[in-house]
Amino acid sequence: MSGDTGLRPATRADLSATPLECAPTLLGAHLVTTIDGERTTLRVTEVEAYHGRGTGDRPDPGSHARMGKTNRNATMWGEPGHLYVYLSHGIHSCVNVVCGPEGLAGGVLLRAGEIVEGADAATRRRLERGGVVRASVDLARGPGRLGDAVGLRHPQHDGIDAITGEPRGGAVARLLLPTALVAGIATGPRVGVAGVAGTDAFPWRMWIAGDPTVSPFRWGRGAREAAQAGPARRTGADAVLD
DNA sequence: CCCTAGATGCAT
DNA sequence: TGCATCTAGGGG
Repeated sequence: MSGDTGLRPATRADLSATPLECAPTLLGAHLVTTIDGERTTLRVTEVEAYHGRGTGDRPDPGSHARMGKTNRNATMWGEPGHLYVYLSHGIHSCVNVVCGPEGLAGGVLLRAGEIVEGADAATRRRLERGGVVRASVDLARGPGRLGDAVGLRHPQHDGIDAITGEPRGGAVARLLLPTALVAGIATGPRVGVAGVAGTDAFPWRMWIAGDPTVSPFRWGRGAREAAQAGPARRTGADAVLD
């Protein structure tokens, strides 16, 4: 079994490796946000890695960075440890931790987590944005809900520094990493990502196996096509690494 | 330009 | 399944 690992403040060096390498180290991490004096702590339970051209050993067709630098995704090219906050479907603000060296695009999407402090504030933020809260495990279950719960929004908080904790847009964010890799990390295809390369080439979703706050798997366009050609997958899980 | 599709969530 | 509603790419 896994003993409780400790936590320590993240450094830029911790996040200067490729997103795929950084992703598992972010499971169990804490993202602490303070907005209008209200503090919320998120324990990260599910992530996805996204590379840019030139990062890692192959191009990533699912990444916002795949077509090069734009106004929207510029934060992905910046220093590691900042947060890339983007608008999804014109509605949801989703949060990535920028990874890899400055000048090379990359990030790890925080897909789900457990609110371990500030559940009242997180609940209110979600309700204010038109969400519904049925159970506390659902507060940050899914990237859109997670963004609402921690209070980070596009565009005002895009690029906020989670290493120094420098305020941006009225918010402060800090990232704490586990001192050891958490046990029971499951891997599988990313959710909702279309792409000609399909599922099997990019099992870049990672989560803490069995954790109730992990978001439900949903077939993406590319994932469905790939699955039809290969073995059936119901849960999206490829493997559990201990 | 206009159309489509998207790293989503929610009601129907 | 459709909608909310913003960004970006691809095709006229």
